[in-house]
Amino acid sequence: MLTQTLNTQPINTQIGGKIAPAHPVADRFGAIAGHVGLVATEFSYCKEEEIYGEDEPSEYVYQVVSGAVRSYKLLSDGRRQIGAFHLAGDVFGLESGPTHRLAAEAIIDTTVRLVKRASLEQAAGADVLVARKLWAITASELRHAEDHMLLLGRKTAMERVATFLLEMDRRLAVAGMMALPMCRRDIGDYLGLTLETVSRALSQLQAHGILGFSGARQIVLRNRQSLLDMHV
Amino acid sequence: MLTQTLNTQPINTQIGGKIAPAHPVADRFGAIAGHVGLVATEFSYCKEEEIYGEDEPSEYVYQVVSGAVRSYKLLSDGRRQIGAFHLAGDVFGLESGPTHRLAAEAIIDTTVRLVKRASLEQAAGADVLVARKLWAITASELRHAEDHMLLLGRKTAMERVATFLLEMDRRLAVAGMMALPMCRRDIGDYLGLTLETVSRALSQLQAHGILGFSGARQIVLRNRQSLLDMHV
DNA sequence: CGTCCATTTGAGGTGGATCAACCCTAGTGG
DNA sequence: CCACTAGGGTTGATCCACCTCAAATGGACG
Repeated sequence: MLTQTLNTQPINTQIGGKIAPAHPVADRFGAIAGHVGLVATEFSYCKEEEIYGEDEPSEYVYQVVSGAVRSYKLLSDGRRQIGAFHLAGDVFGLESGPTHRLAAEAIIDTTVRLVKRASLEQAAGADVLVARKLWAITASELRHAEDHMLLLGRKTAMERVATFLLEMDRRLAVAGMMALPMCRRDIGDYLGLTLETVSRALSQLQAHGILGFSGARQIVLRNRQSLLDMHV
Repeated sequence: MLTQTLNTQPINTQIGGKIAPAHPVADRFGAIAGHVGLVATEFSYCKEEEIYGEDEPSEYVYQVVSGAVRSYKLLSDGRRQIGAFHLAGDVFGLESGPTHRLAAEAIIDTTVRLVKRASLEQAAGADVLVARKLWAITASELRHAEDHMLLLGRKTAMERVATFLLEMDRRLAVAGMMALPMCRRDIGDYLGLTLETVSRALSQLQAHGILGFSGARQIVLRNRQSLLDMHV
């Protein structure tokens, strides 16, 4: 159902009525195998554009250059669980098996580097260090998923939001401020909550002086310790 | 805090007042690297015995020979999230990084095969097929974790229990019947529910003729289709 | 300046948690 | 062989954290 999207990816093409310009640049896919010198292609996705679908054959591996991506699963009635957000520098879409286990969409306009999965497999077959790196990437995703299962299964709404804020602070804060790329609904679907519950928790943290807003998605943490206290 | 347990593992020793007999058998760790001929040791754990703790250095990789194991994380106040049950044939405790990310305990008396992690790493360095197999094992755990995040974040209590029953039916049913090794509390901590909610859901399924009990832990599924209908 | 969508806030409902008996069964010992 | 016990499991009653539905507010952008 989704293979045509993949086929069109490395080509400058029109998708969903919006121009998605390709910037084919011979580039080394540093985070995966810098020393191997694999050729990577740069490619851009518009806000809300699908990168690949759930259960689609995994033909490429991606690295975020700029922007943000959400990986998610859907239930048949539309309930959504976002498993991870991918930010600048993150590798995503790497599979050991034949298909993507989650769908991926650009949250905002996003540029990625991509390499063919087959060429990575080949490099891994020739160089055990590459194989080790691929394993390490998957293991790192597993670690995140294990932490997130604890959050989804056992933490309260406020604890989930505190954990989320600390994660985002660690991953995208610059000069003590973070600019969230995702909306409240995305945060809710990541944390297993509704967007209203996320909003209420954030308001409550602001009321306690634990964080400050400058625009709904610009957040400054003013008291990380109190967030740390509630997130475990 | 937990390293002493590891040190005593491959030795016939007394743990927690109970004799845990070791059966040192030169054995090939088939599921991981049958063609490499790594020497594995057999070892047994009593019911409720800890195999390793969270954040403990990962010195061994395990395969369940018989019995059942739970892997879990704890919050500081005792809330527990079981990330996976490991049944006969399953490999567990494999880490790409230096430490175990979840603790592991025997649910019932359990025998495992174990190999030193270092020897596996060595085999993986020499044989790219072994490296590929280790990656595949971690990827398989990730797949399970991703499915479980969807369950924990977005499914109702009844949907969770239905999913659990289908998983256990697939993994341990013999002659159409499954003998659950774990108690209701374990099931609840796996599904992000209380033991009471699990019990009520099972009773309701029995009342609808979807399953039958012969003892609280002996279950026969009488209508898998209706479980399939609710689990997505 | 107006429109649109994201976000916030309010009011009320509910699914699952909590608290509390009670029951069942396997194991123990007389 | 049976009474007793202890731990797991079931069921009931009530509570509450979060969801749902609704409306107001705000900010970005044409």
